[in-house]
Amino acid sequence: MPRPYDVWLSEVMLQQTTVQAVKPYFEKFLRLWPEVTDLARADTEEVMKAWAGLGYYARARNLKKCAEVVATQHGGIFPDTEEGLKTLPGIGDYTAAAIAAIAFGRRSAVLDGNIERVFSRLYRVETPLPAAKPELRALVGEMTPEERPGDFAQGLMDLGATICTPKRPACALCPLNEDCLALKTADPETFPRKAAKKEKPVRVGAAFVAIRPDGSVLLRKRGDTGLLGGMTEVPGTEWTARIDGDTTTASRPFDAEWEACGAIIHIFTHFELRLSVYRANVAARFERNGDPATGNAWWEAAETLKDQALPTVMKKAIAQAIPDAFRPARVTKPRNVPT
DNA sequence: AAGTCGTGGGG
DNA sequence: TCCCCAAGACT
Repeated sequence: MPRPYDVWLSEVMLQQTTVQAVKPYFEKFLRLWPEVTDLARADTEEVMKAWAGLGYYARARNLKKCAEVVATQHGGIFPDTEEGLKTLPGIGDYTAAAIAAIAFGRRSAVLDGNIERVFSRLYRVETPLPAAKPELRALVGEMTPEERPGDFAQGLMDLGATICTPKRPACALCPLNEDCLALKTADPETFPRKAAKKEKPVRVGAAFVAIRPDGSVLLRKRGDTGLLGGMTEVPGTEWTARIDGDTTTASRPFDAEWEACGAIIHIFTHFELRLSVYRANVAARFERNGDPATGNAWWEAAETLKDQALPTVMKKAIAQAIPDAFRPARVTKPRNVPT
């Protein structure tokens, strides 16, 4: 059976995230911190840098906290029961059951989005999500075998990911097609039932990219709770419900020759952000380190910008102001040499 | 209980 | 282009 540390790390990364997106991050984390005790000792800022781009940053904060608890209160050994695992930060119903089954062979009822879909179709569950979860978990619990419960769970998840897909499920290939109640009524795609979702509001704001002659950029750190908590950003305004007219003038972090360089649109889970981007070239001696107006900011060299804990929306804003900020270093070799 | 919390890819 | 959503947790 796989190491609990590997299972935990991958399951947390896979929360609401595709396997493809997780792969490089999983490998990077194992390379940087091979054991849970390594992660427990790591600098939180380094963990946030390594997580940057993967999203849902509370996961990274909880990952670090969880590693510390396991290291200091459990002697570096993960609890081997579902209940014990659930007490740890960032481990909820699904992740606790998954680790218990996959890493410890426990007969726990694993219920994720894939298995919700498979079982809501198999039993034609009319209750909409998320209200149907207890019912679905009970059905999964009945079917979960004593032997290899981890493989059972992973098999169901693979079935949901490849055959019993949200749209156009490949029912002809499904090993459960003889028993599927939703297939009998020819409408498997309409399951699981779920409540209608509301539309996304628009928020607007401005971001300010200050550049010294050496190419360094002014950055600052966000508070460690809420949206993009603990991550790095360029100075900017609050993001508010759309207001007509320009509100950025009074919100500029400091006086400079700010030049508008367009806007970016970024879609978060529950709102759309329209961020106006401004750029200013400032003098080399320009000092804003620790300035309250810019929120404990610092100057970051151009070469190390890509290694910061910058969420994707901030990389997009900086790239809007400095188009090649995150491109690979210039190759000095002439490009027009025939080969 | 319903809202908050990212991002990138696919249909 | 737009909409959906992906191995959810926390408040």
